[in-house]
Amino acid sequence: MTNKDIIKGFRLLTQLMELHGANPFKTRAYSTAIQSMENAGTPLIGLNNDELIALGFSKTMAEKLVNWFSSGTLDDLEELKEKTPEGVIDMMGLSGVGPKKIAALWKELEIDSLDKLKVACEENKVQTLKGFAAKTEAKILQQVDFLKENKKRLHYAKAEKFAEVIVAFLEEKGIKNSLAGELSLKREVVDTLSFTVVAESSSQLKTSLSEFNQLILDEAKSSPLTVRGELVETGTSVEFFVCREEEFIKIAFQKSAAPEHLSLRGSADYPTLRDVLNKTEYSSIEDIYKNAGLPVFPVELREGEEYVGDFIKNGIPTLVEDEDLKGSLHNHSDYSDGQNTLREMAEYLKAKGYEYLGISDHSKTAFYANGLSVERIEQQHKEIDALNKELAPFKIFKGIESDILNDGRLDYDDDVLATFDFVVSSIHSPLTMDKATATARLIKAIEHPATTILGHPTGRLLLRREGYPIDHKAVIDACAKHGVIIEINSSPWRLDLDWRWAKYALDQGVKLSLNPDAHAVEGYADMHYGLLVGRKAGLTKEMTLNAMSLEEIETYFKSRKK
DNA sequence: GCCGTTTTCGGCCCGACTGTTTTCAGTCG
Repeated sequence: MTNKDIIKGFRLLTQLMELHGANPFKTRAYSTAIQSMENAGTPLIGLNNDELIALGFSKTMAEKLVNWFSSGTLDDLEELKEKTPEGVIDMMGLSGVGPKKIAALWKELEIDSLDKLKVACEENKVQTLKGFAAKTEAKILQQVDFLKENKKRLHYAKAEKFAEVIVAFLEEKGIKNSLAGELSLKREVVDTLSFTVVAESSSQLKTSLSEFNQLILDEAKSSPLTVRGELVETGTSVEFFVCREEEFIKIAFQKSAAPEHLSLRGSADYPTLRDVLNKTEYSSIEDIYKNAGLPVFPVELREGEEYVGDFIKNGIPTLVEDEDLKGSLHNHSDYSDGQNTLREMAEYLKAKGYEYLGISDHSKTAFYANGLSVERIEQQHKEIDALNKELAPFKIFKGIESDILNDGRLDYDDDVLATFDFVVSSIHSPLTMDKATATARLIKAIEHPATTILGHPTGRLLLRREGYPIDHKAVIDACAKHGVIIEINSSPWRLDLDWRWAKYALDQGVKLSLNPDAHAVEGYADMHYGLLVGRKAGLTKEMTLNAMSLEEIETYFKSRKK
């Protein structure tokens, strides 16, 4: 049981307490315990009473935790779960609908599932409740549809984990295979896990797969050349395209690309990729592309986006690789809401062979994330200076993730902003804005001379919430004009800037930074996911900010401050 | 549930924003 699991359990517990009308001060005591968990900085499992109390837990909370660790159940939670239908717990995932509103829906309209909630909204029954009106009802309906639609979909990072397990099973069975569809294309969200596999027949494959207990096969959805099913754990669709050994290269290629990609050809003198594939067998992917008069597209680029035409015309750039990344920018320490100390964040990255760390804790307005006061900035800068002496030639850059305030201003006075090596400017709240407001707010921040990097441009959380709408062109153009770099926030939940806009940014000469937004040392690894989507837009080493060497980026940051 | 005593009980308490109201409750970062 990780700290994350423990926090999750306590979060659900506080929500259920609120739902069942517990004394709010009692609920607060549990919330305080969650705070202590987040700040613990060490695995809690197995700690005894005294050790927990030393970490700031109260006597009662320490006791509850110790009991949980030894018995395996959190009694308070089990008790409340018993009293709450599962569907009501599902409903708690709706944003903008808290425990009070859930209680009203449940107790007064007897709604205890997302399905029933959807029907009640459609029948306009929800707006009859006190405290609800047409606008709230519409918002709830939109949310329910969003949740239902996304329930079986996975973030790429999670899909990749499942894919690894499936591939390991196939390998163990000696079944030749290749990733296909959204997995091979590294799409940010995956609806279906697709694989091309070699088998004598689909029935032979089914026999093998029947031993795989994480998958339920679906006969009705399967066809002679495709075996379909779903993951037991999430209900996500899985499909296997069956082919013979001699067709493997051709079919694996065909299934790796977006359908629109197969309509490409070098010029009118050539057949399309689709026509090429229909003709004969091929011994290599190079051969397939050559026959269509095309350069070889790396797998991430096998999309049908309009800009793919540029790659045909101008050639395909050498895409950035994980090994090209020399440092990591936009990271949090326990000065704000990170899990690890500044030293831990730095030493870990140094040990991994990187040259520099950009630390950018939250700014003062983000008090929910323990944002930094001017005094604490000074304190952090002193610590950075000391660590830099100790860890040289590794270097920590002084940064901040400055909130972009409602009116587009940054979160500190100019003289404070001037003390940083770099500033990541991001919007955190409020997030509800129309396109014109959001765009103007961003552009004002981009125009501020202190802004080095624009953070997560739309604020989206994939599968959880849509970002605020922005005029991408206007925002990117403003970055180009003011020399501001845009991050691809590499958290699998964000991947924001979206890759569909990254090519436009690159064409305007705007560099991108693959920023993990790490809140713990494990978070650095997310840079890989930003890199994958960056590659989908043709991102090169030269256009990646954190592919600069220490010397280069040091010079760059200095030049920006003039 | 926590805290601190005028010590075992009563008060504790983020603030901005939204959508619902007609002065405020609920939600959220």
